[in-house]
Amino acid sequence: MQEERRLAVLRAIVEDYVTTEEPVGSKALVERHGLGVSPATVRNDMAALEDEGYITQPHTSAGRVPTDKGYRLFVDRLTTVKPMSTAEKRAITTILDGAVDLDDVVQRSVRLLSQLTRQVAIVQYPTLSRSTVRHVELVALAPNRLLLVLILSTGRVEQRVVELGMDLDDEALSDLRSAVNRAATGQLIAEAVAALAELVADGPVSSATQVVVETLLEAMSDHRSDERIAVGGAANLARYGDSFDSAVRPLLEALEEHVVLLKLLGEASTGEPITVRIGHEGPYQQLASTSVVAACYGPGEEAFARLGIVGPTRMDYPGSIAAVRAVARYVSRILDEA
Amino acid sequence: MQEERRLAVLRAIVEDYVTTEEPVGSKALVERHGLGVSPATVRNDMAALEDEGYITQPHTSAGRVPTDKGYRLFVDRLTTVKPMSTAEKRAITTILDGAVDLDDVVQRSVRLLSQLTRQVAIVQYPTLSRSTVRHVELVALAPNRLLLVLILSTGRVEQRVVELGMDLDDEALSDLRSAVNRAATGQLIAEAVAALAELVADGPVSSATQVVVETLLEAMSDHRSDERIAVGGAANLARYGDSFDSAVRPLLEALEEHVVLLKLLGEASTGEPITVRIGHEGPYQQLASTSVVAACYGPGEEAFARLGIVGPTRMDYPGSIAAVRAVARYVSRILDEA
DNA sequence: CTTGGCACTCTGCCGGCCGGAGTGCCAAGG
DNA sequence: CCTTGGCACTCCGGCCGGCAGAGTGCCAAG
Repeated sequence: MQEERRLAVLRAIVEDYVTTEEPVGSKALVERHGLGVSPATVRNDMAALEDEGYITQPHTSAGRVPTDKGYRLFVDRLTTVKPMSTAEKRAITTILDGAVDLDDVVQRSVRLLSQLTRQVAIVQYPTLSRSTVRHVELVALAPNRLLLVLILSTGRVEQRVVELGMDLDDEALSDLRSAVNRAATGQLIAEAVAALAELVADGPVSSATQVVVETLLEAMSDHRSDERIAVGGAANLARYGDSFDSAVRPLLEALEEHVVLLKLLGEASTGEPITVRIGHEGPYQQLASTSVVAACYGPGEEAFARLGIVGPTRMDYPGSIAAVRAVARYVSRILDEA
Repeated sequence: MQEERRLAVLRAIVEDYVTTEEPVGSKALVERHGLGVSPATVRNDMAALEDEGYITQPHTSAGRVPTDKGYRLFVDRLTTVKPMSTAEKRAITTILDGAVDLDDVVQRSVRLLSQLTRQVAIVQYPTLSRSTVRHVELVALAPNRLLLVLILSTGRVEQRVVELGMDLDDEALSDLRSAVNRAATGQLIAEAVAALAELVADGPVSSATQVVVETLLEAMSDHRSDERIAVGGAANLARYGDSFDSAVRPLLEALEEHVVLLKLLGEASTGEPITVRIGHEGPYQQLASTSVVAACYGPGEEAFARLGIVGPTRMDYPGSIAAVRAVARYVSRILDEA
């Protein structure tokens, strides 16, 4: 079947281009891969592939380079799962098992991902919205000042200092503490917000209760932590010094814009375990020559948040996909246990 | 005085080179700066400055470029304090006043510094060692599982989940909680460590107490947070696309190595309010063409931690110094209030 | 000590040339 | 109908020489 061979040619082009970083010609192709045909035949196939838009040539009579459409076909139909090496698996378990808290898990994941893929890694902190309230603690710093600590099931801790505008004795404090915990503990954030709002709406309450509940509500609906992400591995961009203007500069600029990164990660959250966005498929003109490989993670079947890597379209997709998936799975398992 | 004029020439060279990024010649110099002498005179001065090692020429008969020694003289003797514009002052106050907790302060500072200086900014998290224990909270997740929350005066919160290996009823839990707090609250970390150690050494204690105290000790002596830093503004490196290999690549690589960054910040912590390291003055060969401007910050007179910026030797020193100092002061004031 | 003049040097740029790599097409063969 | 060898063609990248411009160093005069 010539159709089959064409796909083989496309795959060979992608693989070669990814490693050599140079347009690949028909002769080099038949030499490096054992396709048992002549360069001329490959040229015909290449012409066909070019007509269909899968590859292109930078200049007349240079080698061919995959287009975004070509990469897309490659990842959709030509990618065989590349299992992680045992060394890589060991790296994942040893690095992640050492984590002491949520922050640590996230930070280690970023480092791990960027090392495994040699690309820029992004890990989103678990969102508040799906987590439940584990505990609310009130600590008296002074008679009229409290430290509020809000502990969530995902391991996030939010803290606020509040001025009460009145003094509170120990008994009142402990009453307030248990009232608040009765309303909030064990509930989803949204439920806790409702219950706390009810608490102050129900009847006349002290100004202390008032301000404490208000601050809690604000801390809960504060979506800052929804938007929090960790980024790492920017040093890997140094490898792409050649295509500085086309690939490195825009990506470097995007890395500062956490909102943009979140959108990149979040896009196409169709139930797929792994999503791959290639080049111009995204909304950002600037990032037309970068790709994103992302996955959801979270305890159990829940998808709390996302993690992934960003790199030039010319990247090792099978390797990146395998690494992202493996890390996402392992992080999920860790969160499961906690 | 010809000596005075020579310094003026050096200053002019530095200023011009920083803005134009190109070697500066004698003619352009007298035109742009109002030194009332002829190019020939300036050439003589330049020859002298070159003999003394303050400037150099990239090629015979190109303009002159400052050496590290030249920059050093510039910052030590020729820099007049450049006051912040009111817009900049306002930016500092509005951005930093919005911070809700310590993490937020640090992150906002990084963003602010990198925006003000258009360089890469680094902020070290306050160290544990000088802070005191504000409160220890124990939350029962299950009869045999506790969540430990360690709250420090700097606003840091450390949390750990512990398996007790036995069940604990409410009363025992509250006893344990008050015992631990009696020992630790209000103490410096080092003192708290000693007091807690004594607590278990003093007599036979339950396995629950044992494991809780051990975990607390570990969390306190865990110097992970000593080494924590926040980095931002890497996008500013994009401006230096030309000198990619000499300046951007090594810096990009160093940014991942937080240990290296810490050392850069920490170096030369001689009581000076602001330290400036220029080019090869540091221990890292790779970073021979980058400079660091750093300052200490912390509540009151205490220097808890450091913050600063990193950039190419060819940077705007007066501006950077002013920005770093202003941010350090304001952050200190905020920590003072908290 | 300063200044104008002058010869010198080096870089950066432009245009032309050439070799190499790779293609597209064609005609022959299975 | 597909494959293959041959061949002419195109285009990039590197190399060379010449040229203008910028800047210097030196010298002699003020």
